[in-house]
Amino acid sequence: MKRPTSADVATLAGVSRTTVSFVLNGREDIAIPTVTRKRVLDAAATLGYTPHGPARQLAQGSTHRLGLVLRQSPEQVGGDALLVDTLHGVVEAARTSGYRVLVESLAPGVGSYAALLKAHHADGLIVSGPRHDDRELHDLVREGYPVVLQGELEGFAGPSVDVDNRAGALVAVRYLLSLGHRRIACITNGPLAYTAAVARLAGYRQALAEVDIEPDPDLEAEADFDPASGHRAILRILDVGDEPPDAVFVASDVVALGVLGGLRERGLRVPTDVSIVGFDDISLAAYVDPSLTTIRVPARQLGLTAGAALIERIAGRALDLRTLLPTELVIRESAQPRPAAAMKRARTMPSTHARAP
Amino acid sequence: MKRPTSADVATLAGVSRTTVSFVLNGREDIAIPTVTRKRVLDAAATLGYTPHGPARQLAQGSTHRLGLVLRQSPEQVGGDALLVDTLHGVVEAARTSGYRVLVESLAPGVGSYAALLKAHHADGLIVSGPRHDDRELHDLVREGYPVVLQGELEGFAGPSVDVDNRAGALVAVRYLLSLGHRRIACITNGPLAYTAAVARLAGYRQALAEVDIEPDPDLEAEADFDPASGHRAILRILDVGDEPPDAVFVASDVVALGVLGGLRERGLRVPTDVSIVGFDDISLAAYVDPSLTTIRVPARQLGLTAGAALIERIAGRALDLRTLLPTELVIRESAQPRPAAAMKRARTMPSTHARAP
DNA sequence: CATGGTTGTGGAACCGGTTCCACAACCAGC
DNA sequence: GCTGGTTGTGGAACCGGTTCCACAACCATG
Repeated sequence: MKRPTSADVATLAGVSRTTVSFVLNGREDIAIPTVTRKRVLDAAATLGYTPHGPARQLAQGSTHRLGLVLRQSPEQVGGDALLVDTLHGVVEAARTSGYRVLVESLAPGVGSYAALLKAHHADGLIVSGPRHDDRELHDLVREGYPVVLQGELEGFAGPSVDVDNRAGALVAVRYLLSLGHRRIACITNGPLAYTAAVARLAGYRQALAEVDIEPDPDLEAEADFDPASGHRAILRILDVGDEPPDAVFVASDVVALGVLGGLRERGLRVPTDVSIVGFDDISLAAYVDPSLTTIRVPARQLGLTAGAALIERIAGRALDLRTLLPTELVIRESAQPRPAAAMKRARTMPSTHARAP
Repeated sequence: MKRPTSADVATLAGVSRTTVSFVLNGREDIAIPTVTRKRVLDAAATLGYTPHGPARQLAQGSTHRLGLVLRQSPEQVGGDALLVDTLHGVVEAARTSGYRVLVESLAPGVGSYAALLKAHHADGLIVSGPRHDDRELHDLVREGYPVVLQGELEGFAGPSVDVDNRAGALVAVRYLLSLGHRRIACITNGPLAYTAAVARLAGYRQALAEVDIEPDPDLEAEADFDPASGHRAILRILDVGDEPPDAVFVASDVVALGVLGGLRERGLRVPTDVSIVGFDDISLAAYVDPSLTTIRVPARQLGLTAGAALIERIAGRALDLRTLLPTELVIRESAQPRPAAAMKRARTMPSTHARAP
């Protein structure tokens, strides 16, 4: 038994394919008497008819598909605990508008995704996490294809959706300052080739500038998305200075776990000796010891927003070029007020470990 | 300027569309002189021609697309740190065979994915993480659609790919036994409606049975994928018995973090007082304190295997019905030999925190 | 009762590929 | 020089939808 086609439905209902098409697409602009409509719907139901996707896409010239291009490097992606949430956001935004999502994952620099658009595999693209040297992206935008950037890129001329990394970092470091810390180190989430890393570092520096603290290069280090890199980074900072920092702003929770380990090895207690604020609020941040004070990134919302923005662009509507979603400071245990200097090295009672939900 | 079609290429090359099709598809079975072939290729390059996907799919009757259906509940998915790796594995397997991946995420019980196949949106489906009550799946298999199950399901008649959960749990608990532990508790990764949870619990019981230990219901508890549920589960176990267990096998690293927190609150040190073995080897397992001894799950490999299996099935080739990928015990700090009973409550020196890479 | 304006429907073209089949041109063999 | 078998190529049908446009049937109006 072959798949029924619209012709089969037409025959069974005693109408033409044209009418079948009108009825099944529920076209409001065309008057169809209720009885005809019912005949068609009944016939379709009887046959178990489902329209053939590619045929429809060919005829309409649109695929109702969003392409999601993951441009993070494999290591970055492995550690990116939020990617799943963002993906779900995109899928959900797509579904509510009758779209589906095609996922393409390409390490930076390798592979091309322009073909997705040119070959009509997708109507538009969300490009996630590119580095600043992504040519293809600019070309696509210039040619007028619907592309939404998830992340930030200098000189990118199309719409982009991202978390407000700079503001988040600003809030994080201001919080550390408000606790009385002054020697505050910064460990980035990744190499400065990534704009998010640059933005978070900028927020850190701005917060220091606000209280007239000169940035100290010895207190800044680059990590590379994983805990091991955070571990290396904090040891470098500890080895260079003769005194450890009061606090560390680590621009990624995952990296922060490595930092915690490094501090522990050196006998420095968190938060007693050193306070830490992370970034991302990964799901485990509340459950490590000490639980991480961090900046929450609305990952699912990011996907929803990017998906909705792309659908708008596909529909040809104008939209904000740059959307920055707000972050939120989540206060847990890893950052505490700076003890009086005399107290600093003294042993303190272990704090009770009340947990956030 | 419109998109060039195969007709444009044909005109420019001075041949017919038939020839263009033959050349561009590199058909070996048809003899085409080198000069003609070159003319066509040059023309295509000049015009920047890209075949129209939906048109080709319509003509060929196949989409060269794999559908990946994520059937985990949203909470489960958020905590599933391995899903990103699996997704990448699927995408990679697909790409190397000229396929693309369509992602559909549906909470269990809601939404239908049969339409993906019936409407020719994808040539086959990988269904990930369904519970045992998924009807649609059985229907699709019975109708002969190419479907590969990623996970396990009782009575499922099609091919499935999964990690050998039972064997992994067996190894984990045998390891705890080998360290001298006898009162070993088990906290599942999720509700027993999930087959993976059942299999891991079964492995635990089997290991105990091997050394003639009667399973104690008071030492078994169900968690629900997140650390909070692990926290609740361990407190329940501690509250019921008058003596804490020697060791806990926690069938999920994420849940294990909650368990660590719960033990800490009750003043029990890990691994000094209680040993723990987790499951999954999430990327952070090596970086928490204490670092987690756990069972590594080859997540990327899982995706690769499932993708390759589905492509085989689409090609109509027979394949193993049930593929179980091996796991691996990763020894870190959280499980240590059982101290002599007299020593058990004595204070011990903090161990140095050497880390796995 | 002719007229003009709806209203509902169908025929046929079209989207852009692939593929069946026919056929012309060429070659070797007798 | 005719036959028969390649070899290379093109015309046309086909995949399964959507949509333009024409038209018949019906209605109300003058």
